[in-house]
Amino acid sequence: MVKYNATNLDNLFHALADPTRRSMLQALALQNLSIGELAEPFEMSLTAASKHIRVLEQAGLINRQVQGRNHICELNAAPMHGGLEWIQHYQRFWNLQLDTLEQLLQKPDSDS
Amino acid sequence: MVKYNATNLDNLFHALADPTRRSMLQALALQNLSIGELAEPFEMSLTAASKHIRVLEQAGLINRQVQGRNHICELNAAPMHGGLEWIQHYQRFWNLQLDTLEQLLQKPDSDS
DNA sequence: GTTATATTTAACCATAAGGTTTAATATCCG
DNA sequence: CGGATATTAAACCTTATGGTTAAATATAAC
Repeated sequence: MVKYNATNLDNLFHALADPTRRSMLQALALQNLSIGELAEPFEMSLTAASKHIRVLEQAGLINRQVQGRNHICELNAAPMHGGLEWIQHYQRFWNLQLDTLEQLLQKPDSDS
Repeated sequence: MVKYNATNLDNLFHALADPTRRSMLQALALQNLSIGELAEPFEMSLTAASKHIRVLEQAGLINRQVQGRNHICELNAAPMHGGLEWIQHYQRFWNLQLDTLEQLLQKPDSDS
């Protein structure tokens, strides 16, 4: 049973807060990739990319399968579920605000 | 027109990656609060809380309304929309995995 | 067995983050 | 005006983050 406690959300959102890491997840949404393949598109050292991958791994967003000298990374989106749910609690607020905006647009002179 | 570019997502997810800040947003979901009121529940200095509030503000999640010496903070959930959409692109992956799990549970001996 | 490939570890650096305390600023109130 | 209240700014500290290069480890391949 996976719990979505504060630490999980900390790790999840921290992992998602970096564009390199988000980009890596997008690549893994298409296919599994080795460390080297995952790192290749980025203009940074393999070591730096490897650290990003570890952050994703620690957030549970990547599973690693060692095949000889290759480490194959697989996307595990499950931890995002907690993040999605957390954000969804606020959805009514931006819907509300959009509603208010609509109202204003429908009677643009009511306040002037 | 608000764009959900990398920087916005960086700021959003970074803002959400801290439990104090998430807790502040939850408080603001109930009512608008001054800096002091927002800071009160946390065991840290006002200055520290004030810095967290600024991070939320820079992510666009809080609007500040200065009323005399009080600064009233209001939740602005709109920037979460981009984050929600980003995560939702991955929803099919954890749904897929749950489906796979269900299949495994339905025929638990098929692989042994 | 030696060499090439894939990845990690170690050591290091600069900057960001999260916290503190003390001082400054702005506003309200008597 | 002078004192209390609300908030920020400045200076500082410690640890985390994101990056580097060079060395170590493990496996593959000749």
